[in-house]
Amino acid sequence: MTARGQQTTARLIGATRQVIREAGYTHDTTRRIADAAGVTEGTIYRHFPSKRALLLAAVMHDNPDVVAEMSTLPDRAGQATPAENLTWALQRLASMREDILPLELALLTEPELAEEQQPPTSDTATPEAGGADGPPDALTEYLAAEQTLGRIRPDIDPAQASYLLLVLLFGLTAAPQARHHPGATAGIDVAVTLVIDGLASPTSAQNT
Amino acid sequence: MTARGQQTTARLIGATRQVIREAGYTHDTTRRIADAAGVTEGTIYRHFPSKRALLLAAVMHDNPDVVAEMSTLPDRAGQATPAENLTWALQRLASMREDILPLELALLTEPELAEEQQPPTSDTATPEAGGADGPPDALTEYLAAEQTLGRIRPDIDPAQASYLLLVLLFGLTAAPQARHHPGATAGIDVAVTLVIDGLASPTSAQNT
Amino acid sequence: MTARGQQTTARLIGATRQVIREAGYTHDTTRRIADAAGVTEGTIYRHFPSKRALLLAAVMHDNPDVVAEMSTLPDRAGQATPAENLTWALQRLASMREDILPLELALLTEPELAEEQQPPTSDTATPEAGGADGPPDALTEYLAAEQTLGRIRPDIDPAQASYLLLVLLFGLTAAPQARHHPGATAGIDVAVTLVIDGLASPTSAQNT
Amino acid sequence: MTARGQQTTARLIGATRQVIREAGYTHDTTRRIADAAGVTEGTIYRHFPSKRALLLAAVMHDNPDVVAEMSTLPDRAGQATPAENLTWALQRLASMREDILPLELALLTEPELAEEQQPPTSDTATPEAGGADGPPDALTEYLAAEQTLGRIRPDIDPAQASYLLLVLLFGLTAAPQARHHPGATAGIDVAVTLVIDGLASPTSAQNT
DNA sequence: GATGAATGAGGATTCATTCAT
DNA sequence: GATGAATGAATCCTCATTCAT
Repeated sequence: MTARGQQTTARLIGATRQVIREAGYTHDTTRRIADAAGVTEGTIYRHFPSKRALLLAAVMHDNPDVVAEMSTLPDRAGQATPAENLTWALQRLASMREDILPLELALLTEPELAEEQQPPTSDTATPEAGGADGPPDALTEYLAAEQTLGRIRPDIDPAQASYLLLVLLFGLTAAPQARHHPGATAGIDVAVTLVIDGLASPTSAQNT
Repeated sequence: MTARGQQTTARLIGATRQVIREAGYTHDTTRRIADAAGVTEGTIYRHFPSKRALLLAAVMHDNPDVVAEMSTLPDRAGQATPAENLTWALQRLASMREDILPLELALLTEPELAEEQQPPTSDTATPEAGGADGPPDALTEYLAAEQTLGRIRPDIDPAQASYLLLVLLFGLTAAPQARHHPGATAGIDVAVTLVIDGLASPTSAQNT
Repeated sequence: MTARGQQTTARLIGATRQVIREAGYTHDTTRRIADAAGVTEGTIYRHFPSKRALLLAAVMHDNPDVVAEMSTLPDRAGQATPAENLTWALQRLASMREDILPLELALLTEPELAEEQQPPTSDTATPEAGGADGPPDALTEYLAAEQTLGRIRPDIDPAQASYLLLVLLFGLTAAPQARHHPGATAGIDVAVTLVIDGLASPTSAQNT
Repeated sequence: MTARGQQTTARLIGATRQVIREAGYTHDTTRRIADAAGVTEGTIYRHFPSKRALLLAAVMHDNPDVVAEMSTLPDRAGQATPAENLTWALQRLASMREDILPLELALLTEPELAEEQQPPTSDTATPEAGGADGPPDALTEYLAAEQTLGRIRPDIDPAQASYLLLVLLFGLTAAPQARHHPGATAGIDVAVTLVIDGLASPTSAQNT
């Protein structure tokens, strides 16, 4: 593919994310995407076999910077406080999610989307090099490291805790309640504090 | 409205939920809804001014049983353990969410839906009598009660904690990760335990 | 279906035949059909599940008059001459073919068309009552009857001969040569005469 | 035109025939033709002014071997039997038709195709050298020769008979009935026999 | 001579909505 | 109160064709 072609492919992916972000998945039509990318509809199909494939490419193509940054999280174990570290990590991830969220929702709304295979026409294989599954694993590793240092309870499963935090993040960014409930704006730092310290009164032992 | 008319209205709402549950929001067409309700498409517009209004009526129309049940939560304060009570509450709510989730996602995907006002043609206004905002408030009240009893930390905001738990529940039921991650099936009880006890090592004081 | 609906179905079938006849199969678009029928494109899909189904319905819906008339052919055995009878039959069939020919060609050009099943939305089952396979069988029966009467060679297979005549008819109406070749306009009667008498010189015995 | 250019022209014609043969006229797109020819779509328009012109060039470009062979037919007059000779000729032609048939059907389906004039960009005019109109004339000449020898009825017009046979051949290879009717597989030899001997009982004189 | 990118007109099909009956 | 027919705008996608490189 020539340079011009690659540029168009990239522009199409960018346009897709933009349209979905601004107009929502239901209003994300090929015409709008083409308009936003400054090309005609036909051009889409020179670069992607179908709209689904384009959508998928747009989802897959997340923010590589954040992913890279996140891989440094385990190294922070022992520095600052777990609360600070986790708040930082979740905030970084949240900034990325803001971008992908509508696409994730699209996947949820139309599950058969995920059954697609190859994204663009040619190879855009962008395997999450290194950290295997990316952020989730970085989080798990960080928690395990803190556990070794004695700053995180020894009796929890780092993987489960990591999953809990990510699911919480998803809820915080996506939940419909987020708009009407008091405390919603409090956001990530409050949530992290609560999860770190737990709800149970420290004096009572029979809680769990 | 005659009895027959009300019955049809109810059948349309039920059909809408059923279709969305079975086929997903994107495949939820007026034709399918009408078929499922055993009427013709035209009939929909005798009961609702638009498809959007029907959708909204379907979202609003929660499961009254669960809502009622949930209002008894505050009375459980002091009985069993907070972990058991919260697990019970969240599991009840989860069973309800399974029903509404796709509709909530629809709202997320097509935000302008939420801007709709008048539900059906006539009054189907089913205001959340009594408990104001329903489950969220019940949860907040319960946590406050436990706080009074000293079984929940005194330094947390019950409303924020309630919000945290609901958002967590949303994530657990909706998050895409929920399908591929280890511990996903562990589910609500594990999450509640982690949140109750907190991640921080109880011996270390400098956590937060 | 109401009377209005049936009328529209019929008009759609008629419009399809007209468009194909006038513009050819390749130019036979849903828009043109809809225009010719005086409806909008969407209406087509209220009456037929797909364009293919409409095409097929149009093919199947041949001229019932001719089919009926043809069934009287066997009764003519012994009257007039075989040449006259066959010329009459083939001419009647040709008038019908003029109508169906473009549709038959469409089937030839796009063979997968024939794989369709149910024509319209509801029952338009127009089983070729009586004569089983219609004209072909009538022709075969006629030839067999004439054979019994000794006016047709005893050593030929009536079914094969019937097939030969129909295939010849198809060629006469469809063959590209038909437009540029001398004698093309001579048409059916000449062809029938030739086939009746055979090409071989009656005096020579070693022909076959 | 360079040697490379001529080769590409030839490959494009070959690719067109191949695609139409394998996929049918309706699925014969410039993309497919280009792929089959091992070039890009743009290249087509360096060799032909339009797709129609390419199609036409492909139709015109008959199988020269068969055409040449066919020109020897008149020389066979008097040898073997007329039935054998005609069967041989029609079978040879049938093998050629298998190739051109889909293209002929394309011409029938899209009549304006035939109105095209200039074949390729440069001269690819391959006029049927010698035998005027090719096979049809060879057949006519043969029949006339046999007539002179007394092996074919003196009272028939060789041109009409030749036309009859070719039209019959077209029907045999193209007719839709050819797939469902008994005797269809019998094919050319049976048809030739029937036409040679005629359907009429030789004893009855009042047939025609 | 050939490529690969882009075009734009059009194709079949879907669907929320309206309206005569 | 409900039906069934019809609408028309919009959707994804295809394809012959053009053009800069």
